[in-house]
Amino acid sequence: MSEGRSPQGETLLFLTDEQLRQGAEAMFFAYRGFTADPDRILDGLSYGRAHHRALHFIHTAPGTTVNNLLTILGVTKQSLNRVLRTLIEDGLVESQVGRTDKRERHLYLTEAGEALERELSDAQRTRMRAAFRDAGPEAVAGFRRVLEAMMDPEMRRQYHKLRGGRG
Amino acid sequence: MSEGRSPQGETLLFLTDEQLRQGAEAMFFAYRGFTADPDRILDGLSYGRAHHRALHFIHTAPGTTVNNLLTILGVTKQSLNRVLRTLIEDGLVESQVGRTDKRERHLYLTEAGEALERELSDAQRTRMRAAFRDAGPEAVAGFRRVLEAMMDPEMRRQYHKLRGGRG
DNA sequence: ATTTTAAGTCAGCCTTGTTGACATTCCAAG
DNA sequence: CTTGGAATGTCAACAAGGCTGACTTAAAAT
Repeated sequence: MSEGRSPQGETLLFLTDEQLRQGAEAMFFAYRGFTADPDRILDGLSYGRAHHRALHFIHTAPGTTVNNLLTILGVTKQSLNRVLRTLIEDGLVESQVGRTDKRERHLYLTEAGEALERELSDAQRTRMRAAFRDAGPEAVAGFRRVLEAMMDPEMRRQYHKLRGGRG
Repeated sequence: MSEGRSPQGETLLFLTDEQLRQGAEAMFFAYRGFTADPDRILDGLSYGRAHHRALHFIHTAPGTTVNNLLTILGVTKQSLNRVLRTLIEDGLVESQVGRTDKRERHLYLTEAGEALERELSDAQRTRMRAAFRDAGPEAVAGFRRVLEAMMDPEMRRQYHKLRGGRG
């Protein structure tokens, strides 16, 4: 792979293998920080990161179907079902049979579910808020632009779908 | 949590809970993309993401000790050992007894190890290169600033240590 | 001489992902 | 109305990759 001088000089320095490698390491270390705080809370309860993800996306898209959630989370229905079952048993998630299509189950957070989701997300957001504030608005815009460009097209579609109207 | 108008008006719009939530979702989806390509390669071999991480950091810091690698990866020695053992058995990693301190083992990639590391990292970098190019140099600078601010202080220290001289 | 440190190993457990097989329910097409 | 296919749920088995705890070996440090 190319090192150093390109025809454009310094303009593409951020595309050298070394810079890309640093970007990868930054993703690795930052993702650890990103999940650390909610993970600490979950450690006490009998839940894991998978439960947090389910709670997060049901909160974001209330009434979403199981299939929908599968696509977003990128796991098998068996994997999701294990998580979802405990959340329903524990009264954090409610599953309602669809009105128009009774095969579908629409998922909602109960009050208890909303409460736990808020606790986990607050922990995560506290760190992100500090990071965003430290880095500044322009850095945050760049951050999001790069992350979005890094997604699989299908996931980018899902991402935009979730934002719909919000952003 | 606060919504909308702050004393500073639009300046802090990127700190609303909604914006932070979107940032979290971006991290989630982007990390999936980030790992997808090397994961596909590893699927064929009898290795996993943990092997990739070990190869990556031994490549980055050749001669690193086991303890060092433990700190960087943030796993237990038992967990790392399982991965390291197979890599050594398969001739991808070499373990050399320390000269000054004979308790330590210094880790190096063999030629075969370098080859696999390159294959995996190339796959990962291809996506990152495209993302960086699409987003532009200023976005990349912001991307890295935010990720760095998101790390645990100890991990930020490790991150800078790895960069040492490079950046 | 004793304690501490680095590394390795064994055993067992948990979470969370995977396949494969199969039942149920229900929409929709023939 | 019957049948095919889709959406959901469930059972079983398995694997990767985390974890803890207990223990050994060798070498350094005190």
